[in-house]
Amino acid sequence: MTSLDDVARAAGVSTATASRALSGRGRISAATRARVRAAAEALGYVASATASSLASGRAQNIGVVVPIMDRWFFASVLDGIATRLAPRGYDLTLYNLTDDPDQRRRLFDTSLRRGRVDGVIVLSVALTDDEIAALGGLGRPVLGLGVPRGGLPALRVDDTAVGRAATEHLLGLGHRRIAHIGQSVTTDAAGTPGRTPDVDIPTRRRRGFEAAMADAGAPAAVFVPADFTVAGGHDAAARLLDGDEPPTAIFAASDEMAYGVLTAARERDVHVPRDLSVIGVDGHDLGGLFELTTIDQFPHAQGERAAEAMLAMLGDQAAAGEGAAASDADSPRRTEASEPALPFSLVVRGTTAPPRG
Amino acid sequence: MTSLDDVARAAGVSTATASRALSGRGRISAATRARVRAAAEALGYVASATASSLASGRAQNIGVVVPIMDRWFFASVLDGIATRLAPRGYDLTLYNLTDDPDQRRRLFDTSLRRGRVDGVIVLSVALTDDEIAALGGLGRPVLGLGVPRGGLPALRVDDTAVGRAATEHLLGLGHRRIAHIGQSVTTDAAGTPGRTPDVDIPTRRRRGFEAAMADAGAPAAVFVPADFTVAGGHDAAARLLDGDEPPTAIFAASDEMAYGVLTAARERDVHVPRDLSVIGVDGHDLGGLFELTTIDQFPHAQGERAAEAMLAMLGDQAAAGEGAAASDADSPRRTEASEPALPFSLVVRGTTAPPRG
DNA sequence: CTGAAAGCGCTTACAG
DNA sequence: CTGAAAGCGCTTACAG
Repeated sequence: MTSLDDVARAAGVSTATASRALSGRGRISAATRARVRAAAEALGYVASATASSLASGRAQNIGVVVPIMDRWFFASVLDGIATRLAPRGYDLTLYNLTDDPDQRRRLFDTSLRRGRVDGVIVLSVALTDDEIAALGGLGRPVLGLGVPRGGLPALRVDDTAVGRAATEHLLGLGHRRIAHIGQSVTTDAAGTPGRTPDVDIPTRRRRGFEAAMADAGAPAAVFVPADFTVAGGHDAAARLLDGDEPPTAIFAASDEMAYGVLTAARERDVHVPRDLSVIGVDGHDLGGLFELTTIDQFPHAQGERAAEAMLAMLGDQAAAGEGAAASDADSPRRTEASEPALPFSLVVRGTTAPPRG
Repeated sequence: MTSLDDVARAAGVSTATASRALSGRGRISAATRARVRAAAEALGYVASATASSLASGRAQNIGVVVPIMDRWFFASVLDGIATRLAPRGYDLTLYNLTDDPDQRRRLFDTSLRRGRVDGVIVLSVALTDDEIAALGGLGRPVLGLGVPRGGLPALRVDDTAVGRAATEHLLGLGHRRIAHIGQSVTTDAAGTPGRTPDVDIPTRRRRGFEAAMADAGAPAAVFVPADFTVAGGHDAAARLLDGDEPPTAIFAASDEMAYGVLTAARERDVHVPRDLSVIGVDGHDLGGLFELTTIDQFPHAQGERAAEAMLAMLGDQAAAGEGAAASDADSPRRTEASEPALPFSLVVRGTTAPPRG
């Protein structure tokens, strides 16, 4: 491995000058810079990330905490983040958040604290208060995406509005007997019971559903708790469809749950959308295949936005260190955590239609 | 941030001793070790990864090169890798391989060479010779998974056997007019034309298909090139079904392509499996929803295996450095790159049946 | 088993 | 604009 000293020697300058020429920090004459860069190029020099990090305190690396990364939604967000980080020269290290308490503790108490990352983006629906506190104690920018509100600067879609939009689409078609399949939130992903109500995504979608139903004077809104999976959606729909008064429309809290609903309907020869309308949430990439009506929340774009926001937070931090020039209140680069809610959009396809009769 | 010096001071030992006590390297009295660990615990000490890496040369970090991470298959492999790395204390940094030549060059010539990773796992179907050479020049273990053969130690399934197994399942049901939808390989993912034939996955699956057809004395095997996507499968199937002699069975080179085939069939009122049998490859998580018959290749397990193999390669390297005690030939930890092929398994569901009549 | 010292390869005040 | 020097926070021969 050729080192910076090799480059400096080849260019006939000191190591310090070589460093400045290559990094662009500090004043350097154009001639010297060119000479050093040529030498670096000729020698195939690449700066050691660890040495550079240790000396500068900048890791040029963002940590991303993800639960279940083989779920399309998270993979898509991840891809969005990576898309924006790479061109800025930042690496992305992945931290998988499982349900295993020991593993979680190790993640928050050790892995994230090893100084390997400049900031952390957390994509998780369920964190304990201790975990949020641990993130705060990192002394680095932390940004949530899709995390419960409170405790963490975060980017989020207005999930109450999402629930309302989905429900109003069905109401607008003339449905009255509408059921919502969502996640029961008496326990979180880690099995920790008793989270504050009304703060997380499933709960907010449900609130939006209930509010829309109430506003429309529709009969008691039916809610069925289920896992956020195809199987969860399937089983919940089966119960509904086999019940006394099956709904004419189902609002599933995710597209994958909606796929399960479609399967349950097919098994029972309940025709969609003639006998049953179905709407999901996410904008899953296979939604077109199923002709699924959904609320797209653009996960890839969410990832891109999160990456941009993180980069801005790091920039702010750097700027703050540089002096008082940039006043925080008016700075265009100020933390985007207080940004307007992320966009979502109703995509009407073939699984929703007016009820029969 | 509390440093190792703080811990050493608190425990009343030298920094060197504190380091040994915490890392477990070198001989330490049990009493000293306990004292140091207690101090570290009390102070909430976590070693700086960058300092440790710089001093030891071990990054405790594996780089994973992935194309399109929001494709289920890759996300699943990635999850498998992460699953095995975390408990061993290794971080995982993600390198996204796009089709942009500049970005690719930067990845191989710079990012991967910054000394941030101890080894690299490459999940990609298409690398140029230059890129393979760059990986070789890293001076660190590199392991391919699903990469073309040659040039890189790699774990792989026997894709010729996969193609054969899928085809033989259809032949066994009595089909003779079978079409295969796969990827044309005159150009690779980067648009680089002219790769060596017979080395990559799509080509090998196709060879298996052709061999099985020939062995069975079946008429000229029909091959239709397409993208490895739902849309690709759909369009290719549309052409086949609208042709003069539509096949009675289609073997799609991926489950997502098979979904496209199913859609094309449905659009034409071609009933599956009565009028058309369909088989895919992968073991996609939504396969059950479509009742899709497939060749499962257990991507999550592939990721786990790849991680284990990489860890073994790193272990070997360390062992080699320790002396001649472990002879390479008999070592149980020797590189697993030459391991038996990865397993796959036929999963028969509802989309395949004997042809009519 | 333990400690003093050098070193990993950069970056960055501090002088000039 | 450039250089000498200290330092980032660990690890690891080398002695003892």
